[in-house]
Amino acid sequence: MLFAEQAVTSSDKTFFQLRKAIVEGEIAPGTKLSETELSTKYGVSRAVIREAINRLETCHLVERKANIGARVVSLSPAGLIELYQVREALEGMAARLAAKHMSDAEISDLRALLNQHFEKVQDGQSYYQEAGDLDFHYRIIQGSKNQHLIAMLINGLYHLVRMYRVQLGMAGPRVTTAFDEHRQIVNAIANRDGELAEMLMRRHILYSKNNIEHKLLSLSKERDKA
Amino acid sequence: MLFAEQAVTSSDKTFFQLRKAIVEGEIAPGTKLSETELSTKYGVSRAVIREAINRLETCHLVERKANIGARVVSLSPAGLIELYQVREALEGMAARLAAKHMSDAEISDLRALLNQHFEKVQDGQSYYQEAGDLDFHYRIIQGSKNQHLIAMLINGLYHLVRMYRVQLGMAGPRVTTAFDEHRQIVNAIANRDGELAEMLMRRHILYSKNNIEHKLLSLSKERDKA
DNA sequence: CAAACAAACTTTGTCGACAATATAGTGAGC
DNA sequence: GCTCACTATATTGTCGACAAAGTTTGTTTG
Repeated sequence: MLFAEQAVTSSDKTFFQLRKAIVEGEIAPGTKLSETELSTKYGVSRAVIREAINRLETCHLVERKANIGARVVSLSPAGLIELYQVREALEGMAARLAAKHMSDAEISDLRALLNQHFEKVQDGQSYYQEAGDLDFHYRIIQGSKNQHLIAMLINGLYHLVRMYRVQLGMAGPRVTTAFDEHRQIVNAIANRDGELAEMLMRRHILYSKNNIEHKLLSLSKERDKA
Repeated sequence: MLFAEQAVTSSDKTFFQLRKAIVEGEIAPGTKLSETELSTKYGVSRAVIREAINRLETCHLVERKANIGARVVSLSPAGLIELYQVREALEGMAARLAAKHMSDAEISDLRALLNQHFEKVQDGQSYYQEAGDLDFHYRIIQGSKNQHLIAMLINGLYHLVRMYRVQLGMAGPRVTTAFDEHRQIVNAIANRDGELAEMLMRRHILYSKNNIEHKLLSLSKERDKA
């Protein structure tokens, strides 16, 4: 991955493993995270499990209560909407700042990335939604050069968004249209038009929200039938 | 305090103590936080200190590096600007959502709070900037009813803002004008005019940023002279 | 039979000790 | 005199055990 986080300590490794397991649904939403159980399962002491759980909590992937324990967050339509509302504001802002602060080199790199994605999409690889889209957003977030913004989005919301997507099985009819949106955003950034970049990004995320919301709705309808 | 956080565990207590010490400058920015030292100082084990430090890290009040340790964040003009940029976006959004989601009762409560503040300001109590302003923002953030937004602002940015204010010795010539701004914001919310509420809030924070930035600048000028 | 109390059990919170890593200091070699 | 390597020291990371709080189960009582 491009912006690699590398595990130096044992807690890091356990944290990454747990995060992956949660995001990818291996550990279901709402599951209680037992410290002793996890410590035997991952072959580490409870201390590192506790540390990992703490970090999962700061990602908003689990909720902890004193003397009771931690549970994986449960997803809900309301939660999704709240999440995307915040994302819209923050990533819109990121796009605006990126138009101001990204270097020409970074922008042309971003363009190159987009072209790569385009080829892969044409090859019919569903790769796009998985890593590509995320890389794109990653780069713009980083391009904002605002540390608070970066921390909030990357450490905070980002993995939660992934979790929703994975859990709802987003493969994506939106792939091609999303691609065009990405291209427009890059153009706006290249033109140093922050206002437009923000607006396009907000709209992009709004569409994305509508799309995923629709999926969520049809899923719940199926559930009602059964 | 209104939205009281209460310490149930020993880590909670230590966390609150440390946070207070950092925000109020008792522990200077940039200071290394030695686990052993703190554990003897506060009379608790290193485990609870570690937990407390972890939580300080999620508040962005300290920065931790693996195998090296934690330091209190250092303040800088650039950091301040980044912080207020994010605040502007998020609290602006909070105001817009508050106009939509706050109940009539909550709004009249907020008005009452504002009147209280007004009386205290007239009495010449500098109380305002300290708790009052914060309570006001607190309530609007809570009024947004967006859990992600609330978590980010209250657990994340909020105490950092306080830290900047305290460190810069903000007593506030802006008190009275800020008060008017607050009143206008409440009016917009009461009228259920989200757009206006957002705009007024953004502007309020922008002014606040300019004010504090100016202070920061004159401080650094004094430092250059000496 | 339901509700409330009590005891056993499970789980989290806290502790002190040991292991691994970084830092500082010292000496040898060039 | 400077640099590099090695040692010594201090600090963080990890561990298993104990304490405290919560949960469950079983019993007793109205």
